[in-house]
Amino acid sequence: MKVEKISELTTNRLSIYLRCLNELIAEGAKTISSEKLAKRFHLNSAQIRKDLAYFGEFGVRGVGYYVGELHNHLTKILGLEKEHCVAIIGAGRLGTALTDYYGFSQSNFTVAALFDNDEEKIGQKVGNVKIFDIKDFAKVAKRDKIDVAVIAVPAQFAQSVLEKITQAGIKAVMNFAPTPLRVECDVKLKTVDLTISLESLSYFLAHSNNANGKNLKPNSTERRNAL
Amino acid sequence: MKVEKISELTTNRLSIYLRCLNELIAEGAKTISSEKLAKRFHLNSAQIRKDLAYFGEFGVRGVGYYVGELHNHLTKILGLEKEHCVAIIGAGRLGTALTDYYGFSQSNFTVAALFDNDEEKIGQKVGNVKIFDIKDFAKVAKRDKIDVAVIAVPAQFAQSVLEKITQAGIKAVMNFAPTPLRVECDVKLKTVDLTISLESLSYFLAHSNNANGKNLKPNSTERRNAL
DNA sequence: TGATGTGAAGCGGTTCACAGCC
DNA sequence: GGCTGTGAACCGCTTCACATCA
Repeated sequence: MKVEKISELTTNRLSIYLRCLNELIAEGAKTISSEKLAKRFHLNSAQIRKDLAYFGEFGVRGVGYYVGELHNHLTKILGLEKEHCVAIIGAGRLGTALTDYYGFSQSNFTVAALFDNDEEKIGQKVGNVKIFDIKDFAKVAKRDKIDVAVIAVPAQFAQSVLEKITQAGIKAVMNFAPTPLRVECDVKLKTVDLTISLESLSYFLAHSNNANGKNLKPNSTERRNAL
Repeated sequence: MKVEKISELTTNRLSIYLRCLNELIAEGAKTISSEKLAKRFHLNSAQIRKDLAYFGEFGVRGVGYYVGELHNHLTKILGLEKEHCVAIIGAGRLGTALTDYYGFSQSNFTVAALFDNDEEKIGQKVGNVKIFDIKDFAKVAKRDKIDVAVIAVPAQFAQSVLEKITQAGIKAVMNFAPTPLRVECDVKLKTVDLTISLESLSYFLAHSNNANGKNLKPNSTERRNAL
């Protein structure tokens, strides 16, 4: 086990490995080799071993990895053993859709509060989740122990919302506004930019007509995107 | 101008440049140098020049790039000058939220149809967009000239939905189900995996406690994520 | 002079291949 | 024998630095 900087590409793959293990556990598998794991889920065995080796020697030579044990390790490494409390800013279509997104609860995230600046919405509820005035963000965030914020407001408001969030001491933010945001470097910002993804599809469509059927091996970045 | 394979990282940045140009146009700027563009939007000037040079010699030495002209070039390159018709499969919270996502229309995408397998929903409308039976996908897709599909169904149905989509001849698919999908290589699949993004935030939170304030230069992958 | 376009260097991540251990 | 953990080779993307041209 090394104490080097772990690439985000590695941690992203840990999430994927965790999913694979869930499937294997459901089937009752006890051990799995990196080779078998790779074959089955279309991954690379050397990469699996290398990714895991950053965090410890979880495998047993000649045997492979113990499925349940490895699952526990990954859960721990990803910090998924303790609950995270999420605030969603923007109670529009997207914000409310995210509020009962199943994936949150699956990863031990709980949506604790919604925020908006629209008088009409404030005080309403989406499922069990109340909509608060964005002005009260810091107060509510502290009270409800929010540690993750999701920005689901129009692009032009995103930067100021982000500043409010960071001033309240939140260190992890997911942004859905299609605009680049600036943060201090002790805050983790993940931007999910649907516009870029869409335009990437558009580019593909505009340039694939000529390449009829003929196709190349996807490069590593493309594999990353396809997951 | 070269005829090599263009990396998706490059085309993603073209989307970003296009946004920057929109802002500059709104301000009435006529020309911009790669250096100024980079400074202002926190990009790298050499990279801008290299990205653009893949597609032509758009710049003028000693001057820079003509803003309006470059905007037109990028729009053309990204295939955004012609409308794309989108079908969204899954008329749940996410699917309906996406249906009137502003970003679609901004990039010249029009949501033409929703699909579901729930009898209750079929025949209903979300805004102007009708919900069809997924069984009729091929027929409706052909009639409405759908060229992009969005998968917004639970993970366990995603693969079979994808197959239905590709059998109907759709070549560009955006997937929101948190599961890796397999496609033939002439189909472009972009997966937006919120679970991975969330768990990446969780990892950061679990490992940042010790790194109090102390921080490192983000690497290129992280910059990519932050956009 | 000033800014582009581009070969070359640098850097990070992936894959190979094998020594080491069960 | 089988599989892990890992140094080394490889590959692709980014950044530098400068020849080139308006």
